[in-house]
Amino acid sequence: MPTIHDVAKKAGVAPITVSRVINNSGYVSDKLRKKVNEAIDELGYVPNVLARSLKSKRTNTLALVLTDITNPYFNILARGVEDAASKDGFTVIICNTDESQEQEDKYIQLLLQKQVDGILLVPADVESKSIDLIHKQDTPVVVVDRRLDHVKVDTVRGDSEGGAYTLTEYLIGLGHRRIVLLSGPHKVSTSLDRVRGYRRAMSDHGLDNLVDFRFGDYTQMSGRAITKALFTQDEPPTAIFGGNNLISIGALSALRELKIQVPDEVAVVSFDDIPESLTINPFMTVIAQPPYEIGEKATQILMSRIKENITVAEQCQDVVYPVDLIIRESSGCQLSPAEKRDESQKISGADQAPI
Amino acid sequence: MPTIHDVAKKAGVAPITVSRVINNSGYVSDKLRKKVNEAIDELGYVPNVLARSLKSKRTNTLALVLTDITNPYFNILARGVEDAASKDGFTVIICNTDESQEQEDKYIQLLLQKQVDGILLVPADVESKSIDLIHKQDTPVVVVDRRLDHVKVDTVRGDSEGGAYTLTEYLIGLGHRRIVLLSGPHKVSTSLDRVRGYRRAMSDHGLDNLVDFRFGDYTQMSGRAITKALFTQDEPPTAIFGGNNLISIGALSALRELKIQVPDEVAVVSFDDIPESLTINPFMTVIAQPPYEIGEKATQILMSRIKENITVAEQCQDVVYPVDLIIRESSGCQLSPAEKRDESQKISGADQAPI
DNA sequence: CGCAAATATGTTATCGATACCATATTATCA
DNA sequence: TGATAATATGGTATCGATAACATATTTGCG
Repeated sequence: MPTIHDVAKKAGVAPITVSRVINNSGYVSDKLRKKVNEAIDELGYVPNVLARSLKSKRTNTLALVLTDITNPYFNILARGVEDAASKDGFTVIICNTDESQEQEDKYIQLLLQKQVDGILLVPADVESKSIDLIHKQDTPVVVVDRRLDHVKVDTVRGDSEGGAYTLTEYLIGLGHRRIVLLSGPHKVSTSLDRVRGYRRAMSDHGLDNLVDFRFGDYTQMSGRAITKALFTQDEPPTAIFGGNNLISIGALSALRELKIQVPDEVAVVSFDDIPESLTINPFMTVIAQPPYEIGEKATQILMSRIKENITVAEQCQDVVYPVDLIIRESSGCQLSPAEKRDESQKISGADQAPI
Repeated sequence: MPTIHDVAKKAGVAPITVSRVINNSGYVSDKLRKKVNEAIDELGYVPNVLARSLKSKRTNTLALVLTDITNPYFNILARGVEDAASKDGFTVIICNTDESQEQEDKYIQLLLQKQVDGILLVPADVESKSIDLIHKQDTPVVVVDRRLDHVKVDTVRGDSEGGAYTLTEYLIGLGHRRIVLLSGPHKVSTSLDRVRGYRRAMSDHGLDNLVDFRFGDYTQMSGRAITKALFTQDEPPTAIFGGNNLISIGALSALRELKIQVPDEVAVVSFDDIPESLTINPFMTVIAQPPYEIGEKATQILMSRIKENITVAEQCQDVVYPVDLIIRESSGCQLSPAEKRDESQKISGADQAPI
């Protein structure tokens, strides 16, 4: 592989002159510029950015550490990140942690060694401590999709609690009372926040005694397993609230196997939509977050931190994107409008702190 | 950010001694080793792999250049790559070209500058010339999922032609005659090979005059648009063959809108399955490729080329994975068994070269 | 015309880690 | 016991690109 010296020799100039031609910096006469460019073409010279980065202390590389790019939600988020990053000349390294704190730590370590300019982190745990490592290296970081407890850090996410509240209240409005939330992992902020929103909605409508949520994984298998278990018990729910898209898909496929009709026998609603490009029949009532925009925004914040050279921000932002309730068939229609009116009147004013 | 010199100073040793401790190379006494480790912990020292790579000429980084990671097929392929790579300590950079040759060239250029140890390429064009660039830099490369014309290069892919033949023949066997193939881009090998397989099957069954394929994109929008167009024409097909999963999803959603029953009014079959984790109701009859295994295998070949230091292989492999026909509801059942027997007898022996 | 500014090119040192060579000390065995 | 090997540590040069400084040459303008 030819280096800048080889080009320089071939063109009969000093290496720095080649550097000037490549970077369009300093002064180079047209005669030498031409010679150099010819040498570059002839040798097929490609500059070595390792050497360049070593000197400049900038790699123009960001890292996106997420749990599983196989999930369409993160997938689209990743596209948002990539598009925003490449617009500013940054490359993105994506790492999958599979919700493992250990994996997360390992990747963070590796990425810091690689001298990435900044890190976008979807933490596997609200108490994640890999942030400390990152801060110690003075590397800018933005937390994406989830919150962290006890840490000062820029964060971009969707409104999990609000969305869960809306969705739960919508079900209650339809007349449902036995509403079970199939939640994600108990150590993940989105899980916890969605439980919180759900509890608050139930509570606000006087349904404290019917609160029922099950922690699991953000996977189809988890939704499937819990749903099957639910329908072997005495009083199965009239509505299922899937904690994310994959859980809901699992729930639906379990119900299909059990030959339980949706929405006639059970209503199913979900946090997170499934992208249109993967859907034959948009069927589920969902709370839709904007993953592309979340990824994009987080990347923009990160890049501006990098430019301003701010590593541990004094004033950090917590950007919470509003979410949309999209009503489709899986939640059916109102069970009993009259009763609904009744109930909701009963509990107005109760706005107690949840969890 | 502390360097090896800072650690050395703090521990009262030479930098090289620190290097020996980090890499467990050479001789270091327990006393100094302990001192060095303490200094490392205290300073939160993280080695700079840029410097290391500059010296060693190895970055332990692979690049995966694909068209769109949003497609579940490539998504899973990418997981296969990542898992195989990280098992051997390699990191993966993923780049989306969106089927643009120009984007592809740009990324290849960038990746070579970054001194990646090897490249996995899903070329946007059978005539792709970015391979020349890669070869010029003596960087090992494996072509994934698709073929290249006129180039000596290791390739790992699914059997597009065979799969298309099987799927088409299956439809013919069910009694279908007006079978339309909604193909992908005309410059992509999988597209071309699937058309070839389809044509050969049609021809082998004496249906040359009914051959009908439409080039488009590997997207849901494309499948949707072409399907809508098809059903405004005089004699619509009795079967649709989607060139990939997204095209088929588009076709199905178009048919849904047109209120055309599948499989009662049209059969729909597809190349590429949709992963179970995203499917509520596995409905489509498909040719399933093993994307995870394809990604894994390609990565293993690439890594072995890197180890052997073989850049342009004299004897390159063309690994073609067999594909599976998975019969589900979307293709319906046989239209007319008797007639089918008749037809297939008629054309036996014809094995002419297609396209 | 003369001198400062602009243009043009090169030399040296540096980024951080490590290969290679040099040196010093301790262990081992004939 | 002396020589050789094994252990232990450090100095210097190097990977490839470039910033900072140095030095020519040309241009522009009073």
